Amino acid sequence: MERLGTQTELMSKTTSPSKPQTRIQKRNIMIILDAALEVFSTYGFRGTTLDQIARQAGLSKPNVLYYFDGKEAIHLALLSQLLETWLDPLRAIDPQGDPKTELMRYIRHKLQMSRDFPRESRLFANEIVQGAPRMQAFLQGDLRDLVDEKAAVIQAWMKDGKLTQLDPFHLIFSIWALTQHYADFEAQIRLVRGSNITQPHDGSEDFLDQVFQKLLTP
Amino acid sequence: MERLGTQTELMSKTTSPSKPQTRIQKRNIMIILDAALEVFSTYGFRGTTLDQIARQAGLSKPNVLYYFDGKEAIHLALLSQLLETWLDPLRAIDPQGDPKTELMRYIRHKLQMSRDFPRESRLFANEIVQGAPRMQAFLQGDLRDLVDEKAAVIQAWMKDGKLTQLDPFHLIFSIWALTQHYADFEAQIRLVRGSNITQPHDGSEDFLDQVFQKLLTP
DNA sequence: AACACGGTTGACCATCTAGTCAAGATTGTT
DNA sequence: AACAATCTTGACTAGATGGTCAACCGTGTT
Repeated sequence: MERLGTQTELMSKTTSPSKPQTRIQKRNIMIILDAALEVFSTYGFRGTTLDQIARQAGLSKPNVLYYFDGKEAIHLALLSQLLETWLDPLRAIDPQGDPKTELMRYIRHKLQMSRDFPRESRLFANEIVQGAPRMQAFLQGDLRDLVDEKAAVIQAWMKDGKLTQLDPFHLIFSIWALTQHYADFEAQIRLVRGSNITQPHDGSEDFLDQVFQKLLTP
Repeated sequence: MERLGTQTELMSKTTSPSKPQTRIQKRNIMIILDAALEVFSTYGFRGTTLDQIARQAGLSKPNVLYYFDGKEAIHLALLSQLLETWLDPLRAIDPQGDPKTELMRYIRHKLQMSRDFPRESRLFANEIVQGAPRMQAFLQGDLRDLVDEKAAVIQAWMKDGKLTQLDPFHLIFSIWALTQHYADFEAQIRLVRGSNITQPHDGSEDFLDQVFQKLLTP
């Protein structure tokens, strides 16, 4: 009897399908998610309190809980929202395109995301550094399949002599490491460079361009 | 009367100078720090509880607090212990040595540290991702000075045509990013590679060797 | 053996935090 | 205007957590 749709009444909260959302709902859910992203990305999951999120959102705590089933649910909403867009740049690598062009585009795209969405990047980083307890399924599912697929593409390109022979998995990891570093370790860069620099990202695009251009050219 | 040595009785706790440590003290402090490193590096500062540390150490909570003034003090002890060794590899870069040899040695050293001390690396990463609240002084002090100094050395090497012309700061950051990635994002690598791999570090040394050899050669 | 000091702990406390609830305010619809 | 649905919140609870304390145990020294 209670087999299907066990959380019918929660439909309007965290679950995505069929949402007859009010204007107010739409607005407040956005406000809460934005506030939560700000706080979660700075303090991690356990380091974040509902009061912090509520304060940042300019709402009362019970009001936040009116829209989400709990702290975990907010975090989950942010994460799944993020994961959708996270795969896109990698997915966009075209096996038919020019190898170096495709990879350079991917790198630039990744760097841009780390520049434009540093909070999302740090939310991700916080999760991974702490063992990815809430992302296992994603990492060994969708992401893994996609990485395997694109690694094969890159491998083929290399065999054709169009790119330097490298381990394609390590190449992908190195792209992740180098691009995300500017968002995830922004505090370090900012403090180490001090007043010599305004934006931690300054010069990063030129640098990565130079690095991978040189690296990938056989 | 109580002016000097306000914390005479605490001498044996967190403060470093003059410690007439007992065997038991030495042993338990080590046990606690090791346990705390394990927990802090996995759950971050706020995500860690004293009970967790105590359990991991096999001691009671009051007993842990007998040796350290509190959670913060344990964390601080770990951090300052870490920072001492963190600078060494960079410091070891010899301006008189062969440029490429020196840098390759630094890279290998850094990678080795990320392989041998992943918990320390993640402790560091946790702090930085969350804005480095407890490391500002170190980052904009000792580390910054050292980075400035070595960047100048590298710059000079490049001007002499002994290395590819690159932004030396970004070069240093890229070394950090690539080496630490294997420790800090180990969970990601492990899950994405799945059973294809036993150690996330597999092949990383060869890969980085290849990358920087190619990158640095003019 | 007996003493002093170092080491250990169960029980406890104050505070913080996720989450509840019932009552009240606001909004949209007729 | 009046009604119902949505929205908001002050006051509260249960449990977790950092930290304390007084009493007790163990060890080395004389």
